Amino acid sequence: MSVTIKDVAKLAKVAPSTVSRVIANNPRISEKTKNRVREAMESLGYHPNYNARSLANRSTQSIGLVMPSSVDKVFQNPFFPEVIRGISTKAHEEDFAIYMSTGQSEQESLEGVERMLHGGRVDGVIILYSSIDDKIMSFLQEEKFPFSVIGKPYNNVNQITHVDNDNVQAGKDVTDYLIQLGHKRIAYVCGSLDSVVSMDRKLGYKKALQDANISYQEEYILKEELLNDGGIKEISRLMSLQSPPTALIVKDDLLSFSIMGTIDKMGYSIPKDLSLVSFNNLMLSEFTRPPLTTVDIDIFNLGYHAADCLLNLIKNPGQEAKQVIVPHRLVERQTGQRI
Amino acid sequence: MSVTIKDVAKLAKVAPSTVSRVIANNPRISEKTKNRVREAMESLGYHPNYNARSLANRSTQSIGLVMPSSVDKVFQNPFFPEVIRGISTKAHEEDFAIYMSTGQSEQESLEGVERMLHGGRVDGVIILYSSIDDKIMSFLQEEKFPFSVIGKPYNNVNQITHVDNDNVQAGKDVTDYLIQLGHKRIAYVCGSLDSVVSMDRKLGYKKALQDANISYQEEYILKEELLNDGGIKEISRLMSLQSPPTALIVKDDLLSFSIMGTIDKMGYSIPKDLSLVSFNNLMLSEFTRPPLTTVDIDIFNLGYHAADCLLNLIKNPGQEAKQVIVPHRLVERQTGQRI
DNA sequence: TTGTAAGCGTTATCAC
DNA sequence: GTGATAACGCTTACAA
Repeated sequence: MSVTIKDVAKLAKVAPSTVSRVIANNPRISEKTKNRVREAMESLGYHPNYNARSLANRSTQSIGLVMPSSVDKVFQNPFFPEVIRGISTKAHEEDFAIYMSTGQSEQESLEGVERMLHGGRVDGVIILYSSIDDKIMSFLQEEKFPFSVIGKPYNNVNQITHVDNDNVQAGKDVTDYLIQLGHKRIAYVCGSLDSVVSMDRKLGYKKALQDANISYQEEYILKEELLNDGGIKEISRLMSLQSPPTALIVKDDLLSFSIMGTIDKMGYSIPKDLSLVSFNNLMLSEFTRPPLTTVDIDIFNLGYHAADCLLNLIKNPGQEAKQVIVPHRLVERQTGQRI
Repeated sequence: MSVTIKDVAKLAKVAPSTVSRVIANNPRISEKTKNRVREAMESLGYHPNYNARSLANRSTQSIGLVMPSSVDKVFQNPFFPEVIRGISTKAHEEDFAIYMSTGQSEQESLEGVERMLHGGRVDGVIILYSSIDDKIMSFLQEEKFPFSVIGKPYNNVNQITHVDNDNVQAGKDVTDYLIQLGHKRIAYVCGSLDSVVSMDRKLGYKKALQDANISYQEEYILKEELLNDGGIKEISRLMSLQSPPTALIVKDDLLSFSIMGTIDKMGYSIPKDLSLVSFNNLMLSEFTRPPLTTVDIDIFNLGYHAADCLLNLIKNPGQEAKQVIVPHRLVERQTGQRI
């Protein structure tokens, strides 16, 4: 079997408890014995067993990640690798390990989280999305289990630790940008109906219109759900309106890519016939033709701070919920044009 | 504290060991007591503690994922979410949990794996990439720890369980395809130098050329590493050759996106001036203009089978290494054109 | 068919 | 400063 604390103790001629204290770098152990023990650990190739430690400790030094239930292709979204990169950078700094949980349905995901939590596999959880009426979030709240959310929770915003962009402002910013370019008929492509991010941006969109005395038109609102086939149907509806829009705000770059394809197929040209601005600034957005004007939401830091908040919560239980806003910035490229 | 096996035992008026047996669904326990115990578990909201179980069991019911060390933007590649979706689908079926490990460098990654392994956090590991001289792979072999690889290992191919496409064939297929469209001057954009996948495809490329009596030209080979700035320099070198290529084979769709952007910027048109075929068939590849002709490598199943193989290895230790080939298929869209 | 008790590798609480 | 010893929650011989 593998080498344990007892083997080390024997070799260093000390008690197991002493070895444990050396591992924890307990200041009450003399440097001399510390060195002796460390040599023994080294020469035996000792590695602490995390399970035993967790059991004795009631802490796991790991956090769990909850992905959206991946019924669909959402999962091919490069947003996730990037946000995970942020999380794991922070986790690594503090020597925390990362558990993942996915499921084909919300129910399956919930069960996964229940197992992680009750099974004592993790000390806390990060939810990588935020949607209305999320069961997992309610569950974690009920259990008073440490968690943080990427995006803004729908309810109890102030009681839940989360990190988000100022999406209302971001929505307003892009709309203002288009207005300032001379656009008055601006359409908006929502994300899925129950995404809070998307709702916030829409709020900003409305606000900008209002400030500019442009009336909000329901017919200018497209829903992502209706865009399965590349959205030809919805977009042609849009373009054949009496007064078709001159600009489009799109929920995220990924969706923009497909919409740009469709628009092209339909014989329209971006940005000549239609300006387009969206969100996320994926690496690829630089390489579309024309390159995408988009809001950089700093995905990496969304992840990094979510991990940071969670680790704080874990280390100082009973702490108040905290909210972090990660700054966004409009990256001007070529899909938005003066009218 | 949370409810343990003893609490359940007390309530059901049995011994803790009996409860344990009920959990394991031991056939030697009478249905009657099983039911009584199950009721008790239910009413107390019992969940088994995985750490305790692992400790007693010396098995963790979890597997670890090793990502490439994410120095760069590689991480925004949608390949990874998709492959993870495959893995986690299989893992879920067998009630295994998933651990992740990343690092900023190969050294950091290796340390992460060492901790996972020696710390007893996982029963096995999947390596999500395959590169020449990988230290992590050697480490796992030395330790005789169960692992599987996505992609083909560079050394000891037959001793290592892995799942891959037939990349030589895939490379040959796309080249044949272009040749059959009338192309004779076909350039090839390698992936990073130490990727085995890329080497295999290049082999297929060479083979196809040979079969068609076309001579292999070193000047037609581009290296991804040189393409940081979108590759303008390398591509203009290519296009200003005495006899510039009429077709381009590109390592993966992601890279194709950026190359298509560059080529467009330079005033050339795809596929009129240059045909382009690549690999991966990302969701997005359907939406580029023109839509990408590319090889679908079935990323999901690459992940799914890697997990399957690993779980087999874990359950039947000492089993022989196994190799799985996931079929690929050329998806003909519009970037490859008859000359 | 079920109970008893030892053990998995740690940490924590007392002693000294 | 360091050493015994009892947890932590579970599994698994071995008994009964």
